[in-house]
Amino acid sequence: MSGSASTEQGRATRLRIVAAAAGLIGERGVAGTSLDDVRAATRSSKSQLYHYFGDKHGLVQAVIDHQSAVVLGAQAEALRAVQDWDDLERWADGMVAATEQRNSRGGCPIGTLAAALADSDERLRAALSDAFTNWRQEIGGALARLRDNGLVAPDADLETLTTMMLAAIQGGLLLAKTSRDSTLLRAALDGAIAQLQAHRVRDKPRARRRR
Amino acid sequence: MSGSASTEQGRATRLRIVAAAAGLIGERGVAGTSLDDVRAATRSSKSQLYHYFGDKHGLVQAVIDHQSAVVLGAQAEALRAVQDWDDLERWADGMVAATEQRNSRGGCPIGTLAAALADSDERLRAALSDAFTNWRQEIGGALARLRDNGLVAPDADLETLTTMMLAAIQGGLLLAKTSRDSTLLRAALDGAIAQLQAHRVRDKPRARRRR
DNA sequence: GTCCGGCTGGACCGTAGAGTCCACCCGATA
DNA sequence: TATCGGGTGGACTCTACGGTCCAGCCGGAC
Repeated sequence: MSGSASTEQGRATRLRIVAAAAGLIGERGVAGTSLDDVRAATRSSKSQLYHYFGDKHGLVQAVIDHQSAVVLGAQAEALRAVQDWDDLERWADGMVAATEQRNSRGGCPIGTLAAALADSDERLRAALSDAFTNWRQEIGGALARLRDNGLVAPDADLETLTTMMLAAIQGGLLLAKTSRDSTLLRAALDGAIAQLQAHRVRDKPRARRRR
Repeated sequence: MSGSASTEQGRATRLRIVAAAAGLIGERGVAGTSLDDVRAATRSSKSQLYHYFGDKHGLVQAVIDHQSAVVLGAQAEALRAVQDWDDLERWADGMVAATEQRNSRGGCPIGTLAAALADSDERLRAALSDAFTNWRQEIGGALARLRDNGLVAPDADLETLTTMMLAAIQGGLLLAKTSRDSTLLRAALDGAIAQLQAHRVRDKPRARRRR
């Protein structure tokens, strides 16, 4: 959309700036991160920032795109591996472990940006909404796989369960980072998974119609 | 803690400022709200702001206290009325209705502040963490009442269920405000309540050992 | 009445931080 | 080798905003 970069070197510079800006914004917030901070952290100049992003708004937009790609990429990969209940647990464990590694700080980059920007900028809000929608799609895919594998009842409302799952992630991460206590995320995820397992299919393998 | 107000008039002024600041911060965020904005919105002067709050940090602290009192007050009242499943539904309906009334904007004041401030200011983080803890206590009380009323199995892990409930609220509100779609909150709450009902006690009133 | 102290108005200051400008570098293409 | 244009450095401007200061108001106590 915005942000020229026609040279290989240009693309590299642009990426370097976006990645660093994403890091800074992640720990200090959008308003708490000045363009001079970004400039200093990337050994770049004002003119580069304006060359690639037009203005601060453009930089934030680029950061959102970047974080969406990073988070969704990681989630898509982790969720693609989910075939049974243990896999789902492992996926949840992964998120808790990642949170603990950061001492429960930071929360979800997308969630934090959404909380701050959704009510103040329509374009950015839409981008973040898309990110969440894609994320739900990924989760929904994994749940559908569990259903197709005969682990979840076919009549379970996957749509609702998917939304609850993502809400549990976001809410859990928020509680965890506010109280610096990852067990709150753990509890939220455990609860959501338990709810999914309420739709568990009786374990007697009644028919194995998958090759 | 901070903020003198020894006169009746003084307390009124202070409250007027805090309430207006809470409103502004709620829609524009902390960083997006300048002291001049607050001053203009309350027909007050710079010196009043500094007289009552010391500095901007103090004002934000006061806003957090205020919002905590407002939200927790409302939640405590609504939750106190919960005696059975229908009451619980009504409580959830109330939150969804409130969200719809605001066109899914704003989200939870406490949650939004937490997302923005938890990683940048330790004192404020602690205050927000306390607010969430109190909120969990309120929810936990309602769930315990359901259990005592013989609606929820005595061996249900209320601690975890409570945390999941609040995470569903926070995550649901975040998704709703980001996508401007209150059905996402609805789904998150429905999921959480369904999970609670998975611990439902068989309806045959086996023994009524409550006077 | 007069004195005190909480309260108020608003001019003023310093600066951080967004955004502009222009001269220059340097690789690619002809 | 001349030219072009993307890319870069960094000084500069402007203003919004946090914070300071002080003179004056006003109601209650004595």
